[in-house]
Parts: sequence; structure tokens; C-alpha cells
Amino acid sequence: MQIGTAANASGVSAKMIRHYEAIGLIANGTRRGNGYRDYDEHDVHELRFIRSARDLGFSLAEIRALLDLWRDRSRNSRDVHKLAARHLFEIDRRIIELQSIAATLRDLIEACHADARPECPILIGLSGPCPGHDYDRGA
Amino acid sequence: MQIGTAANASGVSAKMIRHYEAIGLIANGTRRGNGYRDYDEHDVHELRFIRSARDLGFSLAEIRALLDLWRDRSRNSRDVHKLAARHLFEIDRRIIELQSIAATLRDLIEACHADARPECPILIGLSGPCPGHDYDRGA
DNA sequence: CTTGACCTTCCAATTATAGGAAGGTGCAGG
DNA sequence: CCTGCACCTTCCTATAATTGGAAGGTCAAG
Repeated sequence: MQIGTAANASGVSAKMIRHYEAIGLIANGTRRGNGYRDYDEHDVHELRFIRSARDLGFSLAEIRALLDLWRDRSRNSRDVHKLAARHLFEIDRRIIELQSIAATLRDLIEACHADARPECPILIGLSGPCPGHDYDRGA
Repeated sequence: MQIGTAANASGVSAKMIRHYEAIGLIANGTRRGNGYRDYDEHDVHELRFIRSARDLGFSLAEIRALLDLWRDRSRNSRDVHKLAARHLFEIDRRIIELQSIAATLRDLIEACHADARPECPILIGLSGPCPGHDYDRGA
């Protein structure tokens, strides 16, 4: 099948498939006589794997490692577990970070009258000292 | 003061201060005879504002708007509120997205034995159909 | 034979930040 | 005085992942 068909079947855009090939994430597949790339079900399966991993927020570097494990029939599930666990850890960290930001924002937003007057606790909060950062000179 | 001093006092790196100037986020400040940029407390205040906004995850485009409002003494707090509320909405959306990802990952990870055997529910989960995506041909 | 829908490659933009090269400036110590 | 060091300047490059476009080749249908 052509790249467009593989793209639709995998959920990975043709643009990205070419890119993944260029950076060596997937193999330089076979070409037809006209130079068009040719894909089969196996390729689509691999692309779906990539797509799923992307959807779970894995970076391309991590996906590269995951693909290596996926292709390796003598892999240890331990290695996969480690990779995924590390990723989950980062995600949980990011969630906590965002929740802290959201809480701060919510406080500021709730304190704001949201009317025609210029006074605004949000702007005051932003212009104040930034907690958690060390300045050379006191705030 | 010189750019390095302003950088330390604001928590914005000298590199970034120059960049913010280049993209017009902050004004092209005065220069000393030797060509060095010169900053005062007001500039540092503005940089801290930027820094705080960045810490809350505002994009530079949003910060540009926030700065305009901050500088505008005849602003409406409504406009600030709207901007911040939209940002908070996006953050909440992102949190939910990450929580969904984390839940999926946690399920996969917990199902994995993490030993020397190759069987791995994580890889199986990744190679399966990607929920929420329409394929041309059934999974 | 033209039109339209594919495909090809290459180049550029996005976002925010960091790193380095190459060179000028200014102060302090030997 | 001269040297070294710490600072400043500009300009170019890179990162991560994706998207967009231009310029051109291929193919099937009308």
C-alpha cells in the first residue's frame, strides 16, 4: 500500500512516517518502481505502536527504545517496565506541577473582580516576587 | 545596572532578556557608551513580571498581552481575568489529559511482571488499537 | 490530453531556551 | 604597563515534534 493508505490505517500522518524513516525510527522500507514507498500490514502495525506510544506521551527517544524491545523476542519485560515506570513518574511529576500552577491561578482569578476597573489581583500577583526563586537582592 | 545584574535580580537569564528585547516583548532599552544595555529597577520589575507569568505557564504571546494590560493604567480587570481564566482552562484540560494517560500507563505497568521473560502487557497494550482514533480499516 | 489525487524531495516555520564562537570592555594585580 | 578574568556584544546553531509549502513526478479516469 502507498504511504497515504498506511497513514490512514495507522493514524500517523504521511509527513510523520517519512520523518520517522528519515531519523531511523522505522526502517527505510522498500520502494516501488516509481519511487513510491510501499507498506504492508506489519509496517502499519509498527506505526500504530508508535502512534499509541506518542498518545501516551512517550518521546521519540523513548519510543525508539520501546520499539527495540518490541522487536527483540528475547527481551526482558523488566526493561519495558522500567522504561514505562520512569515515564509514568515524569507524568505524575508534571501533573503535580500543573496542579500547583492551577491552584495559584485559581486563587488569583477568584480574587479578581473582572469588571471595568483597572485594579487586578492577577496583575499584582504576577508583578510580585516569584516564590521559589532566589534573587540577588531581596524582593 | 548591567544585563547580568538585571538577570540575577529578576530570575530571567541574560540570554532571555536579549531575546525578549529582540522579539519586542520588552523595549529596546538605553545603552551605555560602550554599547552595554542598561537597566533600572523598573526594568527588573517588568522582568520579574515576565518570569512569574512564565512560571505560571503563560506563553510569550499571552505574556505580551498581559504586559500590555499591566502597562495600561486604563485597563479593565475583566480583560486580565479573561486571559487568565482561559489559561487556567487549558491547564485544567491538560491535567485531565495527563491523568488519563497516567491511568492507562499505571494499568499497563501494574499488569507487567517485570522479570526476565519477554511477555509484556505494556508492549501488547501499545501494539493494540489506539482508542479514540479512527482508522480506515478496523483494528 | 487534461484534471485531480496521489507521490517525491527539500526547505522553512513553529515555541522557548540554551550553547558557543568571535570579539570588545573594564577592572584589578603583578 | 600588561595580563588575566569577568563581563558585555552579535550572530549562528541546536533542541523536540510537527506542520506547511514549493516544485516536480506518476497514475488513473474522464
